Amino acid sequence: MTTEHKRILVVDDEAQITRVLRTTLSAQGYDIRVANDGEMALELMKNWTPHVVVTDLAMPNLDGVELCRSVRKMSQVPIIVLSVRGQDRSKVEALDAGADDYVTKPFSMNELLARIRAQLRRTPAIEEQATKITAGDFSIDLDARSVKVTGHEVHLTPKEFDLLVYLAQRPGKVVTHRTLLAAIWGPNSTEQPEYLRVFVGQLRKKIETDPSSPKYLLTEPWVGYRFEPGS
Amino acid sequence: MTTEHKRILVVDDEAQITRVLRTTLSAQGYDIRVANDGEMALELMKNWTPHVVVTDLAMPNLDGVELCRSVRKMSQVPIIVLSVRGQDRSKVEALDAGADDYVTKPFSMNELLARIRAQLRRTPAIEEQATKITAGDFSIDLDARSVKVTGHEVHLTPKEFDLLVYLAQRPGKVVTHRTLLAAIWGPNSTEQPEYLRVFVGQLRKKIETDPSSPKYLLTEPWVGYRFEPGS
DNA sequence: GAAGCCTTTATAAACATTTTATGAACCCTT
DNA sequence: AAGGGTTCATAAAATGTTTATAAAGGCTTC
Repeated sequence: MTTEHKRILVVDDEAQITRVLRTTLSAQGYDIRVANDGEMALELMKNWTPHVVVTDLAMPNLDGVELCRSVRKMSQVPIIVLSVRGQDRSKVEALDAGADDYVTKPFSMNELLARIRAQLRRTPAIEEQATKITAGDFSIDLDARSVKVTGHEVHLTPKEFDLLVYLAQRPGKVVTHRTLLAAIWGPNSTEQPEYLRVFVGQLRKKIETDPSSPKYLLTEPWVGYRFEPGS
Repeated sequence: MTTEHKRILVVDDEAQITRVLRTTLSAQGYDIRVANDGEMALELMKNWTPHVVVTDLAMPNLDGVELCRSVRKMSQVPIIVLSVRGQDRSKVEALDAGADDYVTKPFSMNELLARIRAQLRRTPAIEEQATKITAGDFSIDLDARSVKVTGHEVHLTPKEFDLLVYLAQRPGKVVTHRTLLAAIWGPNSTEQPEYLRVFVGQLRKKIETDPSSPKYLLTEPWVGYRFEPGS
């Protein structure tokens, strides 16, 4: 295997920033190219495919959000956006448009380097397809689509099953309504939290000993739900 | 490991002050450079990156507030401003512009030394994984939205959680009311300090051992709040 | 066309936030 | 050192939002 350097595309219109980034990232052994706006970045990417893109949000011609959208049409390359404090809205827009991570300006170079390493690390992260989940009182067979709670088999409808699996794959973590809706009902249903409530209720009736005081499928008010597999 | 001295940049136009600071700080083993105004300070920082900046507010050419703003465009270095009693307005402006702490003139050298040590202590708080914050008695998981204080889990509502996270990401730093309000309630709520008081009170009830004499979430009268993660 | 599943609607209860009010603490003047 | 004015902490009421749940209607599948 050749020890080829990882390629990073830096997109920013402020010379002050690009200069610092070019110097520091080159010193770290990365192969750097700089574009001064989104259009230039897209042009560059036709002949040179970077491993990571680091882009500012506010730019002439084609801003960071639009750049994310355009890049996503042709590539899965990780994108890290640089956002100014208070620019929360475009930050979220950029993430929705396909960005993978963000760093708030002013940022320490160490932080940016850490984020870049993190993105490079996860690139070859091809998900192991686990066919069985066993956690606490739960035993879920993704192939057979069967669920056992404390050894007892329960029958779930397709959406109920998907919901439980999604949560069970992230035990202890709060999953927001939007995320759950996008994952189970698709990205066009993120504004229908009622679906979620109905199905959480039905799931509880099937998996909880006492559905009125759940111990597995917990509500995180105003935020989402959390799955605790039990002892 | 080399026992390199920590570098401190002192910015003040009064020779009387800079002389004292240079002498005392050098005697403490710090590496000192002095600039007589903001422009000189910025020039110096191009080739010499200090670990802490100590700056006066009133200065010719480029005053302390502007200096904070300029420094923040390129660096996260902790800034301590020296403010004269009664100069409250510029003090708060400086904090909003990116300063981390302030000392009121006339000040005791011991106090300044303590503040400098505090800022140096918190510098290496750069999070590799932005998903977890561990500091002192606190352990915050941004993904799971869970908070533990001295190993004890506490439940926080969304605004309480956001508030704590914002402060915990800037331990030891004075955050002004306006900044906090803009960050948690949005830029249209910067004139409602009541929100802040109510939620700070609720947070204290949940995280402090003795909410009436807080040790983590400290009031900085007339200015804002400061979070100290504890031992 | 019957059964099962999903979507939609409606409503009461739970919950979080905002607003208001009050006394205490604090800073700055005189 | 005292008083006026401001800010802080706190409780409690008012407001607004979200949640749980039942139930009805529509769709798909066999």
